[in-house]
Amino acid sequence: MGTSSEGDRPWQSYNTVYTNAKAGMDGVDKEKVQRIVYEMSKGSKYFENEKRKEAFIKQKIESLRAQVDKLTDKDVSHFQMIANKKILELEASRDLSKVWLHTDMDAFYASVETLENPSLRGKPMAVGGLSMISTANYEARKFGVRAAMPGFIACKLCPDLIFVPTNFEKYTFYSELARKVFRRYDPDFISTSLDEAYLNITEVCINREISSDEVAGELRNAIFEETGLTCSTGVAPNLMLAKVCSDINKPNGQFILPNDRKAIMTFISSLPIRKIGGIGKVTEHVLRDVLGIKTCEDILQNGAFLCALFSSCSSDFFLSVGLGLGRTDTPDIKMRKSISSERTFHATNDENFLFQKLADIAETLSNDMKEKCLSGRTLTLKLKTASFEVRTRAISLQKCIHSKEDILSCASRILRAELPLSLRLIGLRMSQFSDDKNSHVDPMQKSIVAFLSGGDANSSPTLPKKQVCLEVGDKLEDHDGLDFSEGQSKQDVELDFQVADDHTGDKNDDRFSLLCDSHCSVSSSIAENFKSNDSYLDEAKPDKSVEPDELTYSVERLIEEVGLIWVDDYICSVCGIELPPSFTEERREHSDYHLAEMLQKEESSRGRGHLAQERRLVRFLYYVDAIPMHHNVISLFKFNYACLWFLKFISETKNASKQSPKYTKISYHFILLQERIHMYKDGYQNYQACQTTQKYKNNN
DNA sequence: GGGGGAAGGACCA
DNA sequence: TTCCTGGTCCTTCCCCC
Repeated sequence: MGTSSEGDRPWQSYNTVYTNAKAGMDGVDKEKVQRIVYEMSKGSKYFENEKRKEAFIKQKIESLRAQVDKLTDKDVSHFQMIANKKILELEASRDLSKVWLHTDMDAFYASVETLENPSLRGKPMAVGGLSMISTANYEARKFGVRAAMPGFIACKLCPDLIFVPTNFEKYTFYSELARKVFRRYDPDFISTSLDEAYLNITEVCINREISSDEVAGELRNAIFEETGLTCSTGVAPNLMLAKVCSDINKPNGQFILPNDRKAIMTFISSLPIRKIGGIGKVTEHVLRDVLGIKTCEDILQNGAFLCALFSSCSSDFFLSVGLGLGRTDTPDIKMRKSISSERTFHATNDENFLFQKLADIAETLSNDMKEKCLSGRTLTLKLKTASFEVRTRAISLQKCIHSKEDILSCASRILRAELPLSLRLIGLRMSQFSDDKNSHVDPMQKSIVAFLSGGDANSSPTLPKKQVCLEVGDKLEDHDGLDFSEGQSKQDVELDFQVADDHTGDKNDDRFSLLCDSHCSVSSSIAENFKSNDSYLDEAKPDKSVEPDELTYSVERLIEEVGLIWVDDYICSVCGIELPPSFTEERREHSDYHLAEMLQKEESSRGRGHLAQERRLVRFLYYVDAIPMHHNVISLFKFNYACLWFLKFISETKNASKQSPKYTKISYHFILLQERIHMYKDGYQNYQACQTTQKYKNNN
C-alpha cells in the first residue's frame, strides 16, 4: 500500500472492503473509484491504521511463503497424502438429496425507503450518514457507492447522492412480511439477517411435483406481491452454494444449480474464492499471494500446501469449498453467546465524557439484557483509540450480573485502569450467560480461611484459570520447595530471576541496582553457608521466642498486612494478571487463590513429614536472603506463602510440642521473616516512588 | 493433546 | 474534517489436567 514500487498509481493497491465489486457495479470505472477512495483516505488516521494492518498481513504472507520454500519433496508428498485422504472423506460425505434456496432482498433498506417515498425512485440514494453507509440503491452503485463505505467518500463519488437515515422499525416490519412468505415454504427456515434467509424446499418440490426453478419464481412473486419489494434467489444442494447462486442474477433474478456433482464441479471451477461466505479480503489476499489461489478449482490443486500451512480446521474448510460442499441440514436452535453495545464518538481524552459514555452504554446493555432475560459473568470492555487501534479487556466475575449499576461498576474499574487514552469508541459485551454450562462457579470453592480451618486439600479454591505471564513462577517453584540442588550456584538463581525482570519492567534500573549490589554482597555469604552446611536447623541459635497463640496472631496479621504485591499497583507479582487497585474484593480472592494453590501443593507432598517441612522453611529463609533486593516483587509472594505455611505448622504442633526446641526455632525464624518482609516491602515502596518520579520526568 | 480463558482479528449483514 | 454496529467464529498464547 503506497510504496514507491507502485509508481504513480498508489491507489491500485489500496483495497478496502468497499472497493470490491458488488451486484449492480458491473459498469463502474473501478480505477476511478479506487483513486477517489485513496485520495479521500490518504493521510487519515484510519488510513494509517489500514497501512499498519496491511503491513501485518504482508508479514504473515512472507512467513507463509518461507514455510512453503522450506517444504521438501518428501514433505509435499506427505501433505498430498493427507489432502487426498481428506478429499476422499469429504467426497464421501457429499449429500445431493436436499434442495436449498437462499433468498436475499435487493438493496433492502434502500428499497424500503423508496417504497415509502416514491420520489426517491430513479435517484441515487444511500441509507446511512456521512460517516457510514448501510446500503445504496442501484442508481448509486453505478457511481461506485456501496454499503460499508463512509458517506463523505460516497459524496465525492456521487455529488447528487441523497442520504436517508436508517429506520430499523420500518425494515423489521417489511422483513416480517417477507418471513410470512418464507414460512409457507419452510416453517423452519433459517434467517441470517433482516433481508436474508435459507429455505429447505426439498419437500415442497417432491410434494407438489414442481421444479426448484418454479418454486423460486413463485416465492419471488409472492414476496413482491406481499411486500412490494424484489428479491433474488439461488437454489443449490447446500447452503454455501445457494448463497453464491442468489448473487448471480441480482437484482430481481434467480439461479438454479442442479443437484449433480458434475454440474457443481463445473460451476465451482471458475468461481472466485472471494464469492464464498467466510473468505474475505484477508483470506483472499493471503491465498492469492502465497499459493496463487484465485478460484475454487485452484484450491484443490493446492491441497498439499493448504494442509501444510493451515490448521486442520481451516484446511478442511478450504477443501470443502474446492469440492463445492456445504451444510445440508437445518442447524439446531443456536443459543446466543454474547450481547453487546458500542458507541463511536469524536475522539477525546476527556475522562468525564468517557465515563458518561460508558454509563450510557452500560444502561443500554443492561436494558437489552433485561429484555432478553440474560445475566452474564464475563464483561468485555472494547476500546478504539483515536488511531483506530482496537483493545479489549475482559473480566470474569464470581456471579452473573445484568443491572446497570453492576455493569458500570465493573466497566468503570477496567476503563480507569486503561486511562489516560484518547478514544473514539467504547463498547461493552457480556458473555458466559447464567444458563451456560461453563458459567457457574465451582460450588466446592472455599475461601482461604475455610481451607485453613478445614485442612481439606481436595477442596481448594478453583478460581478460573488465569494466563500466567511470569514464567519465573514456575522456576521459583522448582527451587522454592527449597530443594534446589546442592551444586546450584547463586548465579543460577539470579539467572532464573532475570526472566522476571523482563516482565516486571525493572531491568537496568540503576537506582535498584544500587540496592541490589549492597544486598548481594551480604547474601552471597549466606548462600555459601547454605550450600555448604546442611545442619542449618541446629545452627539456628534463637535468642527470643514467642508463644504459639501470639505467633498465630502475628502471622495472621502479617498476611493481612502484606497481601499480594501488585507490580506498579496493577499486575499480580505471581501470575501477571492485571487487576486495578479498586478491585479490592477480586484482589483478595485472587490472593486467596494463589495461597491456597500453594498450600494444596504442600498438602500433596506431606509424605516428607514435619521435619522435612521445617528444613524446607529454614532453607527458604536462607534462600530469600540470596535474592537480590530488586526481585522482591516476586519474592514477597513467597513470604506470604511462608506465613501460611507457618500457620499450618503452628496449628498442627502447638498442642503437642509447644516447648519443643524445634518449635522455638521456628518461632525465631518467624520473627526473622517478619523483619525481612517489612524490609523488602519498604524497598519495594522506594522502588515505586523512584518509578513515579522517573515517569514524571519522562513526561516532561 | 485437549480444554478453557483472554485477546485479537476476520468476516458478515 | 469525516470510516458503524452487533454478532459469531477462529487463532494464538499459555495454563492445567
